[in-house]
Amino acid sequence: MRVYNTLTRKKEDFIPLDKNEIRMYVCGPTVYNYIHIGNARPFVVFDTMRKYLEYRGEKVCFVQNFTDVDDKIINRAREEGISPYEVGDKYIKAYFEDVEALNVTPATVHPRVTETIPEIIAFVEGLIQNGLAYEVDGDVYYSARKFPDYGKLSKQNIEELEAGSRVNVDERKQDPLDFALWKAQKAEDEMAWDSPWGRGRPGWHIECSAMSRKYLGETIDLHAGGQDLQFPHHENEIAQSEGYSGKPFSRYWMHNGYITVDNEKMSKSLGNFFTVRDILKEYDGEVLRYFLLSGHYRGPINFSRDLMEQSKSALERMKNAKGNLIHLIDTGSGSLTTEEKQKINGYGQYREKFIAAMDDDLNTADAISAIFELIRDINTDMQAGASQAFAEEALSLLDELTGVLGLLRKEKDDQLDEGLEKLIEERQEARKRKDFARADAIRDELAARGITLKDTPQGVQIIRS
RNA sequence: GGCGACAUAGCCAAGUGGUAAGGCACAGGUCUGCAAAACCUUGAUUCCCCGGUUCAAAUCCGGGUGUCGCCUCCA
Repeated sequence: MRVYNTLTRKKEDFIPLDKNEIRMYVCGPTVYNYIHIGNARPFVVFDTMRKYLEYRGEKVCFVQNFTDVDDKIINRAREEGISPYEVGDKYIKAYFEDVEALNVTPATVHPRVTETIPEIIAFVEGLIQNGLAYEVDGDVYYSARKFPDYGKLSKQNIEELEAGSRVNVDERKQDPLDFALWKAQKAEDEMAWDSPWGRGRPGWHIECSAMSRKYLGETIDLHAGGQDLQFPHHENEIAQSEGYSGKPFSRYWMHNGYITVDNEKMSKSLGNFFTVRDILKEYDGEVLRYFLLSGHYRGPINFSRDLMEQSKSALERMKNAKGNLIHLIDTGSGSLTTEEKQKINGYGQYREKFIAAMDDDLNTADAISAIFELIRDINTDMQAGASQAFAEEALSLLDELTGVLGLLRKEKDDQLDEGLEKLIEERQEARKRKDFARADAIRDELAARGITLKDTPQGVQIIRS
């Protein structure tokens, strides 16, 4: 697989350090609010990366943190009149609910900052010992300038950074570029822990360095997140982790593009965001997932209702193909004919195209097109009349490919209650005696209850929405 | 000021040297009691503009134009 590495700004062969296990870390949410679809993008994209690697037979250790210590959490706690810990618990729970709807597989480990404090303190102490950090009145800062590679990820020139700085410089910092590793407690209701520098809490960047190190070791294969984390967050992580261990931190860095609304970046600070929850009220999570995967992960993606509708229709086409296959399996019979065997073998080209696309820097858009080409072939071949075995084979391939993208997950196949079954039977009889008025009335009635009936040569197809 | 991304049909979107994938929408047709699904047909002489390199460029180089982002919390 080839991957665009932000470190080198080139596509490179993705070669894990340890052949037996790929170690990847994705920056998770700060849990002070429900996630919005901009947050969801990296979760879906890198979940797809993980699913694909596993599909290719790799073992993946996937770590995604929860930042449950932060100013915004403290503020939220004050607003909601609960403790910061309760805020964290509440939104972590919400995170899992939201992301489940998007068919994101839980990470191997979801560490929380509040559970990593001893490691963070040890990390900060190590940086001080290495002469890269200093303490001032209970705060600890990292001396960015002392880390020679500072700026290597974001390709920022250290002098220009300072020149362009718009931040109000904290007087106590030795240099405007320095960033906090540890913050002294300022108010009673702030989360705080004892440390060699007094009570306080960790800064933002150090958390990820410490959690990554704790679960994945000194050098990991892939670190990923949104493009806006490139600087300063990821740059600072590198400075911390490499300054501490003297070893390379992550071999590959991947950054997804952001989501825009009306061509402006969607963000909590601009207030132009849609939470995943809001979207889920109107659309199935898979529609959002499809939308997020319909373009290349590195490019920007503009969100609009219209595009969600387009995604919904496109996904509908996939679902129909699957539904039609299942219907044939339920109603058909027969084993593979020689001709069908050839067709199934021919479908292998779409698997190859799919893999080639995914291998090329996770080109999900191209991979999706391979699926649609497969669907066209399947539909055409099915229309000509096909055996049950053919449908089983075709469905198996379709499930294989859509599964990697986390689309078309298996639906619970719950039984219709008897009353409904009787109605459907009655409609069939009405149709036989050409009482179409009655037949259509029944169809309308069922439609109102979310059940669509399709009359096919193989009998009635029942679709629940 | 520094760093960077993007510009392909009505809309979305692949394609990064060899003659424009795929999806949505629209129209016509086939099938169907009707509907749905599905299939077939139709759409860019052309890839923001101007130069250049090349037998050959949407793809490479130079110069413009436009849009957006990072440099401050942000996915």
